[in-house]
Amino acid sequence: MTLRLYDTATRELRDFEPLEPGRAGIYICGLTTQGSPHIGHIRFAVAFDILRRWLVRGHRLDVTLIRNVTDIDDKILRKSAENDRPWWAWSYLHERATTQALETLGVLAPTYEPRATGHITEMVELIDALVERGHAYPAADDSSDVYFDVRSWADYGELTHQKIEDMEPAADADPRGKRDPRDFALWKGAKPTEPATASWPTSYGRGRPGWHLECSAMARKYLGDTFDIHGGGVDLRFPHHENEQAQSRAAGLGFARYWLHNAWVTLSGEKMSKSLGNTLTVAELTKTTRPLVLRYYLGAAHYRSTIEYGDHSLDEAASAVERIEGFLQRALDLVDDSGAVIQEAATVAVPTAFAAALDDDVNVPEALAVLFGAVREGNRTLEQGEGADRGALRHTILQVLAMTDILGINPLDPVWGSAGTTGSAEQVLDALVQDRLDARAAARADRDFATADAIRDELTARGIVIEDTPAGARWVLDRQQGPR
RNA sequence: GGUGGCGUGGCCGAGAGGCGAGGCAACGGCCUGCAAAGCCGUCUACACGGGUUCAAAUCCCGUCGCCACCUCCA
Repeated sequence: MTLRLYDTATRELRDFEPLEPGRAGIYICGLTTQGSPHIGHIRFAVAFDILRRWLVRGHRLDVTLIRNVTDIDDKILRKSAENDRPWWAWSYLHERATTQALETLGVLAPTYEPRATGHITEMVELIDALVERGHAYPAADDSSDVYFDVRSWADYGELTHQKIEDMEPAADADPRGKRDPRDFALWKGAKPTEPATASWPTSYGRGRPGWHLECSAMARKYLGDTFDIHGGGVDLRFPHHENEQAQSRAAGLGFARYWLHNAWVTLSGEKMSKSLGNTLTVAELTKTTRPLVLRYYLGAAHYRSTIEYGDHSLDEAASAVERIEGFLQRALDLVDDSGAVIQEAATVAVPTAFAAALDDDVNVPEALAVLFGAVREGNRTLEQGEGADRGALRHTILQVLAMTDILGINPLDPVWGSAGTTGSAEQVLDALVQDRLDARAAARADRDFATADAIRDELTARGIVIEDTPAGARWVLDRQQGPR
């Protein structure tokens, strides 16, 4: 089984062969902390979370996932000033909000999450190396800026297949100090208008890092001079990733071996972005949508496809999730050792078709088709009621749990709160509902359907859905009515 | 100007020369006292125009439409 990944740099599917057998280093960037996270950011994190889970579970790799925090940049300085807050407080506030949103959606914590401001020394080392090798120079004016010299690096543009001549010039610094308008800042000299806390002393003068440099420095520190996978959103290809690669390779490092880029969440066909103001935040959506459903929605499409968010998107996702949950609940009720089954699922092998789908550039839609195939098969087994083949059912449960685990949508996962487990409040509720169900069963036995239906209607009105099964009635909370 | 992506059934969304992905919705049937859930079935689609081929949603050429990046961006 070979994993194939679409490498943006070569524009083709490539067999994934880790640099070191048994290990994989992944660097993903983009979680800026200038504002609250929206579902576009989360989609990015979910996409790489699935890849990571697959590398660990499907390929037995020891994955080191580094997810950086760019905690200082132009926009953080600007927005914090506008809001009359220290830049570091502004950044940290949003870093925590982002972390919370990711945890809510079951995204596994990275191995480490370094902050740009904690790696100034490493960045300066990189600048020194670049200046020494003739690929960077201090600005001709006395700004203390240091620029990367794009003309000195013949491969500049290779990641995005562009020629320097065709590019529009950079506008992030005073062009007077630049040799070429496309040169980009490695180091930005401190300006009198900026807070004194937002600069660090170097031999080039006081200043702060340019946008791209922190990723080169931190990827090197935690993953090595050469590492396996670098990921991010498509908008980061240029200039961010192009510049990262140029500065790292010009400094003599191998840098990323595979480049993966995820597509957008769009709203009415437009990219969701902070600048357009059409964002949907996790905090807002989870008021009415269960995190599991949101996670399913964001992970269900292929990571390189744009997903269009519509009014019914989450309702559809909720129905799909409930299909999986419904099967698991009914099936686990029927096997004697449900606890053992759940334990066993953590190590069981997934169907080969499922593995093949994920090995094909993490084709989640195809993997979901396999998952739903198993759910249908399991439901067919359940149709037989008490006479159902318990062994076959047990097998199907194991498969469904294993597959949902890898996709990060296992309904029994403790991250989704009380779902699947039985909290004390739910136990109390169950006792109360069970009383009503017993009364209804008695009425039905007397063929007093008016009373039976009245009880059902009463429960339905309170958000409890009744399902009659060969083994008796069971109840679930109405996901559509309450929080989905 | 340069670079890249997209257009698939009622909706979402895979696939990439031949074999009906899957989900959601709708409709019919089974089950049910009636429901719910589930199962079985129905709706057989690939922007448009050419071309290649025994065979094209898939390859080629052209056209139309939409979107993204080109130093703020998941």
